[in-house]
Amino acid sequence: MDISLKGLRCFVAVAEERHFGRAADRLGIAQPAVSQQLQRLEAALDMTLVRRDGRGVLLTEAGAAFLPHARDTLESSRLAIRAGEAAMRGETGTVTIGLTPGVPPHRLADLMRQVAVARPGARLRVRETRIEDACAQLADGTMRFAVTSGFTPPSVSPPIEVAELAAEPLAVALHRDHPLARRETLTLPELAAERFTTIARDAIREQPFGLHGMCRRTGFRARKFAEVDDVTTQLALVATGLSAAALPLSMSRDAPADVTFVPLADQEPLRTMLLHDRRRGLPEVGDLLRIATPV
Amino acid sequence: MDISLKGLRCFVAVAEERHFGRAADRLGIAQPAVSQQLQRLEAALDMTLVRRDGRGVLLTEAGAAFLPHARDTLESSRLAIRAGEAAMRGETGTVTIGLTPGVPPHRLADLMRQVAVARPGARLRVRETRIEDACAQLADGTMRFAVTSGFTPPSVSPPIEVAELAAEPLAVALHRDHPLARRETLTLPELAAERFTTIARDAIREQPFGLHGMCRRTGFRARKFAEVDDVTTQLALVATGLSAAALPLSMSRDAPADVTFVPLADQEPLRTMLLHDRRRGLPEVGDLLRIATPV
DNA sequence: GATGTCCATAACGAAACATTATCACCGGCA
DNA sequence: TGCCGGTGATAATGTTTCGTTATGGACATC
Repeated sequence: MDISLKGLRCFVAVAEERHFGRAADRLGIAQPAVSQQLQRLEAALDMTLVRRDGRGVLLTEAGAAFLPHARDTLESSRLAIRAGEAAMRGETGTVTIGLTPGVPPHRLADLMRQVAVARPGARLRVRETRIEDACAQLADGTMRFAVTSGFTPPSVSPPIEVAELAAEPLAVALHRDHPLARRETLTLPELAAERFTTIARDAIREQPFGLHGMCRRTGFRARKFAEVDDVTTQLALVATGLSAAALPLSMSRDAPADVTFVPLADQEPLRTMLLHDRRRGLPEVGDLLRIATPV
Repeated sequence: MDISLKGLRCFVAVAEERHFGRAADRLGIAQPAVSQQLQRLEAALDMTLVRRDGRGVLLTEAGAAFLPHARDTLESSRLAIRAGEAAMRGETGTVTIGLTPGVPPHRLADLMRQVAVARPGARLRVRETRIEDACAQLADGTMRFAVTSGFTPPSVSPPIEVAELAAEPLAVALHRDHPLARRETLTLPELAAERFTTIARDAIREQPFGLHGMCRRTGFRARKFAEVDDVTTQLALVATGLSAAALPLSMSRDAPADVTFVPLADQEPLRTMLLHDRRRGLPEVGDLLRIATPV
């Protein structure tokens, strides 16, 4: 069997109440139903989430790791409903643009300026997604176009067109006072002692770019410092002086003063690409490409 | 009835295939089952998601708005399973720290430096959450402490302690060449003509801080430019010169050179707070508070 | 108007899910 | 030691969900 939202709701309630009976009260159902839902959930996952322990319950390691994501899933389902309701109320006409991490901000600014000029008054929504989701949304018309970063152009289904906008050096961000910060260039092996902060988003935004991809391609083993959710936080941790980060060079424009960027000599440039669905017109794309010519 | 993951899977398949039969094939079930699931889903939501249109299907407005979130929900459930499995394999010992948007990066850097010193070698995970989720995770021990920003201290249940770290001016970020960019201070009414870029995350991270909160408290109606997912993108759009953004003043340290910050004179300072669960020790908190004394 | 495609509906069996009643376990306590 | 209150699990049972196959009806194309 598969997991269900019902099961997740039960698990979250039990985890928070530390008590099957109270969880059942909160959910407005009888206690055995909670027991059964949790058993079904554990069976589906093939793991024990809570330790039944005479007096109340205790989360297992797996349960503790599962819990925040279970909450995320429930919250996400609520958001889905709200989004649908908002659309029903006629809140529409938003232009959605996809974005994967690693796109240099100033490059995005150039594009957005162009879009805003082409469609004055439109409400814009820039949505960070995995490349696969961007393609799916382009295909179903939910998204107008997407900007993505990676070493090699993503393979996309025929109707989606890929245009290269830029190719720029990948760099390592270090604290200003770091011994390696004055170097002109660096190579990965020289960074073996560093601890890296990466964008986690729990693999939602897994990309061929960044540390994971580099490690996979070069065999370099990066030590981890922290996982964070966005570039701003990533740079904040580099600013602690305790961590490094791999980022496109031009991100240095948006970094705190005490963070230095050193190009990675042994890495191929990061290519920024524009994806759009050829079937759906996108008259702006001509302009977009004109202003954003490859470096 | 409630919505189910099964229903969401069916809807996504139908939306992507634009065809009930192919969707059924992909899901490995019979076509009527797909029809029924979709009917149940639509009944639960009380909205029409797809228009059955003789030849194939077409998404409604509501369906198009619902679709990306449905995908998010499914992805999130997959992540939950992966997180549980990772914990089963013994990948543990991570220190999780909560963060709500609006916390000045350098303030976070100070804290993280302290944490890293106190627990050398620990894997750190900085997780952006809503304040409610942070409290829930503090309560169940999944999170060690959380840093949050807002005008008023959050109301939290007794065992969770709140300590104020800083109070700093709220500012509006404008392009360097904007007529108002040279002012010493600004007030909200002076910004009535601006279009703002806000952090959306589709209200996951809805906060009393930021535009929504300010508007609610002052009656100011902000015009919208775009909704984005993180501060980096937000600043990139301010750099287009077409949009403003409301941010804590010290975020200017991390902004591109062509973005100027002007303090908002009619807004109370944004307070940064540290939340932790008193029952669970947290010996570091003494140090944290010592180094991060209120400004 | 015959035909094919597509989705909806009907009918029905199996699995899921809820209920109430009861059991088994454990900790405290006289 | 043996009883007790409180915990979660289990049993028995009815309802709903959810899948199946078979069939119907709408709407294109030719």
